[in-house]
Parts: sequence; C-alpha cells; structure tokens
Amino acid sequence: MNLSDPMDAIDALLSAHGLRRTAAARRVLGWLLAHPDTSYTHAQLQTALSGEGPLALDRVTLYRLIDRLTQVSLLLCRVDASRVRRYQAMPASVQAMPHFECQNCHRDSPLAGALQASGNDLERAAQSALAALRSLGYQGLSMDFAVRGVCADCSAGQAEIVDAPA
Amino acid sequence: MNLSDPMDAIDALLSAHGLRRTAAARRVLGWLLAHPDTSYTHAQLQTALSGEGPLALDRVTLYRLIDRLTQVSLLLCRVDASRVRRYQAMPASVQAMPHFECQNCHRDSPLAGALQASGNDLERAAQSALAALRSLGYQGLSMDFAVRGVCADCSAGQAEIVDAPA
DNA sequence: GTAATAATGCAACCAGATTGCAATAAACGA
DNA sequence: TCGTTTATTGCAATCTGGTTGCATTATTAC
Repeated sequence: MNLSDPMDAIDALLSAHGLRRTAAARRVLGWLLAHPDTSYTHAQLQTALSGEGPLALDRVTLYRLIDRLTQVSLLLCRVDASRVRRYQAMPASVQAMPHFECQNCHRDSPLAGALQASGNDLERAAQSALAALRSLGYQGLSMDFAVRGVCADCSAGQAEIVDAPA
Repeated sequence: MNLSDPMDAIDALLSAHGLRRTAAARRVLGWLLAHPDTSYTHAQLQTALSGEGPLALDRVTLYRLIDRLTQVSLLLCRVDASRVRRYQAMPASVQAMPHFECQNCHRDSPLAGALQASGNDLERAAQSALAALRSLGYQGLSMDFAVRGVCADCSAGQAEIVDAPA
C-alpha cells in the first residue's frame, strides 16, 4: 500500500480507527482533509459532496457518518453561536482558535487579528493547560477560546435605531 | 427610589438598558440575579419561574424576553455541547470559565480542578486578551475556554465494547 | 465463499427555537 | 390624568437541525 496516495492514506486512517472503508466515508473524510482549517455544517457538507461526487448521499447517513468520524477523533466538532454543529478535519497541532460570538446576531467570527498582541500569551497558556490535561489521561483534545459580546455591526445597528429611526 | 431594595435595583437595570419594566422582565431578571454563577436553559427557567411565581409565563414570551435581556448584555448566553442555549446573569467580573465538552456523549463539565496548576496562567492571558479587545471598542464581553475530546466515561465505554462485548 | 456485523436509505418523529398577528400594557407628552 | 405611541405579551403555526426504527446492502473476518 502506497500511503502517499491520498486514497490509501484515507483508507488507512479509517481502518486504524475501526471504521469500515465505505465509499461515503472515503468521500467525506477525504473532502474534509482536503479542506483543512475550515469547519462545515452538515448542510454545507452535503451540498459540497453532492456537487462533485457521483450521487448524493443520504441526509441521515451523513449525520451518522460524521458522528462516527467525530467519535474516533478524526473530525473535530464544535457548536457555533447559531446552535449548529460545525465539523472539520482534526488539526495536527492544536491551536487555541480564538473567535468572537455576537450575542445579538449570533454570528461567529475568527479573532486572530485583534489578538495579535496578547494572542501569543494566550496560546502559550492554553498549550500548557492542554499539557496538564494530557498528563491526566485526556485524549484527542482541541481547544477553543470564545469571546462573547455584541459585534460592531450590531452595536452600530442598535445606535441607529436610537439615533436615526427609519 | 431605594436601590438597596432588590426590586428597585432590577427596575433600574431594566430602564437603564432601555427595556420596559414588565412583570415578566422583573421576574426573570430577578430570579437570574438571585441565582448567579449558574446557567439555565429556557426550559429550566420556565419551570423554575412557574413554580414560584403567580401564573406561568408563555413559552414564546420567555424566549423573546431572554433574547432582549441578552442583547443588552444583562444576560450572558452560551450554547452548550448539546446545542441548547444556557443563560445566566452577566457576571460582574469576567472569568475564563474553562470547561470540557465530550465529543461522544456531548456532556459539558467544568474544568476547574484539572487546571489548578496552569489555570492561573490561562486566566491571566485571557484577561489581557480581553483588555486588548476592550481597547478596540468591544463591549459587554465574557470569555469561555472550551476543551474538546472524549471524556473518561466514554473512552471507558468504548474500550468495554472492544474488550468485553455484552 | 460465507457468516457476522457495520453501514446505508427511507419514513417518521422530536426538541428547541422562530414567525405572524391580534390583544395588552408601559412610557411619554399634553 | 388622559390619550397616544410603541414595546411587550400570548396563541397558533411553522421551521431547522437532528434523531430513531427498521428493513436492506455492503464490509469484514473466518
């Protein structure tokens, strides 16, 4: 088996985690591995896969498949501010992924730029916290630093309502 | 007006944030302020309030009320690992609130004890990150540090399935 | 090859949350 | 204090993301 062939690598990952090497599993894991560092909802995955693959896979099948992939830590799942689950291929190195959740419009935006100054401290502290957890036996971990408040758009909108009613 | 009277204090909070001082708003905000540092789901709030208050308030009314309270940052809302929103009175001082989300059973557990060693570093870094955001104009912020993985119960359960099938 | 078992597809169902709209109730100015 | 304006309430219907049961199909292990 040639592991440099992405297809063989995916099959190897599936077997190594006790999952069967089905067409659907190959397509989903393959697609997510080809689109790293981004998370997708169930709906996004289904349209993305039905767009390129042969025939669309069933809604429920996709739900169960991503559940399985998540349970064996091949995927990372988080619930965004709008209550929908987002999946992505488990990153090789764990970062803190700071993001901002608006309490008003429930939009979720990455918080990389705003934290450049203090971001490194945060990253360092998070890594050492993670190391502590690992030493306690936790496995397959990822971290997520969420900041909640009202985003610029929404506070501007609320001000508008007060200052300049339509 | 005597602000030491909790009822007047609640009314003052409501007006200060541009909300009307209705019976429902007083009850909800009052109850959450009386139960700080804990978050409640919509369902929990409804049963808690209908249990003590006079008559139960409508489901939809409660949804809209907590939305309004959240938008003006009187409440803090987060989505837990099971995709349900949890509300609590906005804490006076912002802490990092580290918690663990199981990728398998979707249970959400506080992570205070496990992080005692590195927790302080994390808290410090988070506070400075928050200060940076505040200087950028963000308001009404709270932080949340989530660690994701598979909890001890679930990894034990998965091992059982492999090692000792029923 | 064949048996055991995991994965799929379909239909029905569920919880949490949202929308539309008519009926009330605060807030504010006269 | 009386309207008037506008926020809030309650009810019914609807929506979305997700789950369950079950018969069928495909992988895996022998």
